[in-house]
Amino acid sequence: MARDPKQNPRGGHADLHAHAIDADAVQGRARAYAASKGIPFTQMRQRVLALLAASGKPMAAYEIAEKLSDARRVQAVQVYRALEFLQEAGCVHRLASQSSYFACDHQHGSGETVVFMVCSQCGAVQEAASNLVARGLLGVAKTSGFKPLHPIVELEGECASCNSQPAR
Amino acid sequence: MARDPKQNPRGGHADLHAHAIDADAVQGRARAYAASKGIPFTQMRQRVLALLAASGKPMAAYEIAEKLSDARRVQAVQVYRALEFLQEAGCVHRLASQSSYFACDHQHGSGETVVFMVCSQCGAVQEAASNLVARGLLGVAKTSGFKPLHPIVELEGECASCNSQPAR
DNA sequence: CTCCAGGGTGTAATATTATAACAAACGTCC
DNA sequence: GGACGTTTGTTATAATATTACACCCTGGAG
Ligand SMILES: [Zn+2]
Ligand SMILES: [Zn+2]
Ligand SMILES: [Zn+2]
Ligand SMILES: [Zn+2]
Repeated sequence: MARDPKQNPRGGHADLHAHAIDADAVQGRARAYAASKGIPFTQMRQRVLALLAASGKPMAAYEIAEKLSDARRVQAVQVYRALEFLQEAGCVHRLASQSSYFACDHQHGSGETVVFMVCSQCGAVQEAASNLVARGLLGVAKTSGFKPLHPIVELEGECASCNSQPAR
Repeated sequence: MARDPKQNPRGGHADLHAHAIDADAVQGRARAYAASKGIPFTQMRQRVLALLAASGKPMAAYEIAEKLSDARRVQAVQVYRALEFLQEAGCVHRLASQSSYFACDHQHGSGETVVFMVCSQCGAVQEAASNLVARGLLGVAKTSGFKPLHPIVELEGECASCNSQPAR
């Protein structure tokens, strides 16, 4: 389960730079989405979101299941169901490059193109919207006669903290 | 194994628009890379590349293994090994959004930022380099103090053919 | 109130994607 | 030919994700 840090950066030097995000705010967004859809913001959904918000870093679904397991074991399928809701609600994103999930700090506009910057050293993710990237994508799509629907933009690299503290 | 087209576009309406790529050219690139590294361009590597080039669409590793199996069964691990080589050689890319692999038509420059346009209908992938996207990524990275190393840019949408022939 | 319908939950099973480990075969250099 | 490093074939296992189904909860119709 727990990955070997030498193999995979996630969990490398623990939660340096891991900035937990505002749990109340993101929970508010989830609750609002649920209300707007007339579906419940159930306890499992709350627990998964709270864990991701507190962690401040991407987590694998099975890792979430394990952390949420206490007396009663939480199965991965339950986590996947909660993640599905949370992604629809825009409160959680999936990192395609790592098949992991993280809580989102932002209230994204509908047409926004967001870049996920993933640190290879510490595993932290920062998000930033970019109009230039959005225009670039529209450009290549137009040139190719392609109708763009959903962009996935991930940037692997080194975050500011890791870059300044090389070996830590 | 074979996915349900209603669930997953890959394999939807077969190989409409699937433009097989120039097998000789891409094989030449692989051979050149192998020579430059002093490692062999073995038969398994050739077979995997030939299949991907002929298919012209992304394939899952296990799908490749199955198609390459004749008298002797080809195991997935053998395919993964070949894919590793082919990706290093720049002849094959991995689609992170689908965990599938496809042969590359282009000779990419070293710093190039390439966009993979994936059609949700027919599964075909087109590639295009974009300076604008590259600049956008550099921009958000700089703003965030992030050192970019490897970008992943995938655009899901509808290709020109599918867009003009909606229900086919 | 009772019944019903739609979701959500808990649980088991299974599918899909990817890697680890190791002995045998191969190729190249000496 | 022999040593050495790589590739292969094979088995096993890890990691990620979905399907199936019985049960439960809740809210509205009658
Ligand atoms: Zn976000
Ligand atoms: Zn970092
Ligand atoms: Zn390419
Ligand atoms: Zn198409």
